[in-house]
Order: sequence, then structure tokens, then C-alpha cells
Amino acid sequence: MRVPGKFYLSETLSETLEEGAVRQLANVATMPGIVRYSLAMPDVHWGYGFPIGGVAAFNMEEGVISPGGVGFDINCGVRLLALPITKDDFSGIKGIINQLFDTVPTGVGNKSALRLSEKELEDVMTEGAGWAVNNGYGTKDDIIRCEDGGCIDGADTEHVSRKARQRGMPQCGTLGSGNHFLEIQSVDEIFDDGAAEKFGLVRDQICIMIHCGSRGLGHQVCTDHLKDLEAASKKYNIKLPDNQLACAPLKSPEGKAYLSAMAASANYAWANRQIITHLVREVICKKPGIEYDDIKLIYDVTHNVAKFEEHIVDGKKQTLCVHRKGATRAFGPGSPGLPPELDSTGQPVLIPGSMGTPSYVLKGTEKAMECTFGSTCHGSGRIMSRSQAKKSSDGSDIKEELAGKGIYVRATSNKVIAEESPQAYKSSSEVVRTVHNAGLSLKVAKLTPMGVIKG
DNA sequence: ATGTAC
Repeated sequence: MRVPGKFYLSETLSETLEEGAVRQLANVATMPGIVRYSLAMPDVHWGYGFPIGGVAAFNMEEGVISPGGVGFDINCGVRLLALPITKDDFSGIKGIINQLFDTVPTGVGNKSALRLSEKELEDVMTEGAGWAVNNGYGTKDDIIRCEDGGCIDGADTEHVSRKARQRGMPQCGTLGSGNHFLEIQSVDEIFDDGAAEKFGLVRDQICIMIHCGSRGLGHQVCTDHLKDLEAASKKYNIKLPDNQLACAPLKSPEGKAYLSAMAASANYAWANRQIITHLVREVICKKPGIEYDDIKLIYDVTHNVAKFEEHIVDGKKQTLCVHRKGATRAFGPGSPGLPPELDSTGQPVLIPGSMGTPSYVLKGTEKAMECTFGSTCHGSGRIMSRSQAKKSSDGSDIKEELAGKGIYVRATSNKVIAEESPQAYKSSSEVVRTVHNAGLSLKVAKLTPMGVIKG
């Protein structure tokens, strides 16, 4: 190991820590150019090469880029919309969830009503959420409330294969499957009145959370470039304890090729969440008294990406390539790139719960800038494999149990409900409590689910 | 996560 590994855990969460995830954190610490430490957030679990819930930063001189440090779902992320109504003025949750389910394409391999041409896909990959807004799928304000303005620099579509494009063309504006969801929630508790007001949240407000990523396109980009970077690791004589850590120097053509395709995929994911937002607005503004523009984007975060950022290392400002895989940026007050109105508050951090459990809004901190390259957790973290979860339930029992709590679940199959059982995940509240107590991000509001759409 | 397999 070139640097130490560091875990942020509570006593309860340390009991769920997998040996495989510890091993992976140690493996990452052996990689060239890694700076300070290999980090694990409290929702850490075993993943492909790097652990999910891991953060690793690499210097520009010897550092590397690794697809395993980003994940297969490039720019998997979360966005939160706020409606201009509270729980008291809101009824018919079942009907609205059903309408949303019929409007937002959901599930593995499902296709969008919007068919992008090859040229449009190029523009989506270059312009991100901005493409969607400029083509009528949103408002100018939406862009300001996206991390990086919903577009990462450096996208080069030359490095996105034909196969990846073909998978991506019919899928822009679709939700996907697995842990991805669309949820109607209410603001149940406010912990920080000042920050909540700045973000645009009030108690009992109705919100909609969207959790999804780059679908088949990002997955294909990851698959394609992993193969190239496995060869590059050998070419550049990088000794790795695990082939899944395939990487290339940041300065190498192979490394740059992946970075440019990763940026293109990230931009596609931002356009995807933006188009879904448009579909949601169209359904919701059928309700009397709600206009399209009244549905505000609170924020949009990515939790699977590598980015060039400036951080202080040994008292000096340095550009680093920060890999966040299942980890959320949590920039503190005064950090670059925040919307002007949130400069004094810090970045909104969105932490989705597992199905039927609360989600949280937090704010980024100075402590995160000092300790974790401005990063925090991303969610609940799986503790039971999909096959284990399917053995313990057929899904219908979970659906009923949640209905008993007043949560209406609509899914493409009972199988996905079984796989996504709350029991298969760590507690989002415990994960959030841990990052809050560590000061990596501070609680602003708690969101309780009312209706859930699952792919 | 994923045209759940190449």
C-alpha cells in the first residue's frame, strides 16, 4: 500500500463491513499516484475492483484513471424536484404513481418515446442536461441546479463505440432497473431551517426524487474501455493486485480516451434525468393549480464519476483526479461551481434511501474538503446479494407490508421488489447519521416515501 | 447496474 486506507463507520455499520470490501480498499491504495489515503464511506460494500462507497484521488504526475473506480453505471445519480404543494393539498397518490409509471419508461431494456438521431445523440453526449433544456425538456433554472451544470468538459464521442451508441439512442428518457427509482416523497423533518430555505424546501412539501444513470450506453462504454485499459495496464507496466483495477496513466492516450468517453456518458445521464424530469412535470402539471415552471429542481448530483478538481494536499493546492464510486461530492461553502444563491450554504447533497425507507438532503462542508476530497456517502449500501434477497421473499409480501405503511409501490415485476427489499440494504438513516457525525455533510431535511416506481 | 452470457 502506498497510502493508508480509511473507513468512516459507526459501530453498527462496522458489523456489516465485508472482508472483500476491506481487501478492495487496500488494493486501491497500491495504485500509482494515489494521494493521502484510500477512502471508504459508511455505505461501503464489495464492487467491481474498487469498493462501492469508495473515494480515491490521484495526482497528475504518476496518477491513473480506472473505470472500476467509476463503476459500470457512469453518472448514476439523483435529482430532487419540489412541488408547490404540501401533503395536506395532495391526494390520489396511487393514480399519480400509475400515470407516472405509464409515462416514464421503466425496466431493463425498455425504450424511450423519444428516439434520438445519431446527430442528436452526439449533441446529448457533448451538451448534457443543456441539450435537453435547449430542446424543450426543461427550464434554464434547471441547469444552474445541476452539479457541473449538467455537463462535464472533455467529452469526445469518437471514443464511444458504435455498439454503445446503438444501445443509447433509444434509451434517453428512461428510468432503468435495479436500485433505480422514481419516488414521490414528503418533507417529514427539517434539521437546518436556514439551509432548507435556501435550497427551496419547506416542511410537509411534496417532492419527487429520480435515481438513475446512463443506462446501456454507459455500461457499454465501461465494458469497451475496461478491455483497452487491461491491455494498457500491461503496456505501462502497472502492477495491480486485481485485474479489475485495470487503469492507465492520466496522461496516456488510453487513459484520455476513457476519460472522454466517460464524460460523454456522464452527459448522456444528465440529459436522461432531465428528460425524465420533463415527463414528470407534464404529468404533475395536469393537476389543477400547478404550472410546469412551479416544479423546481432542488439539485442533481452524480455519485459515479471521476473528475479533475483542485484540493489542498500538504498545504498546497493541487489538481487531482477524484474517483467517486458510490460516493457523492459534498463541496462546502465557497467552493467553486456552486450556484451563487447556495455559495454560503454549501452544495446540496442528495442521499436516496432504499425502497420504502427515508431519503435525505444534506449540505456539503469544509470538513469534507479537508478530509475526503469533498466527498460523502451515496445511499444505503447493499448487505444482501440479489439472489439472497430473492430467496427470502417473492416481492408480494414486501409490497403489502409497504402498503400497510401507506407507501404505494408500482414495479415492472415482483422480482425487482424482492431484490430491492429494504432488508437487503443498510439503513439509510444510520449511514446518514454517520456522515453527519463525522461532519462530512450535515443533515438538512428528511424525505419520507409515499409512492415508489421501480424498474 | 446491464439487451442478467459471448
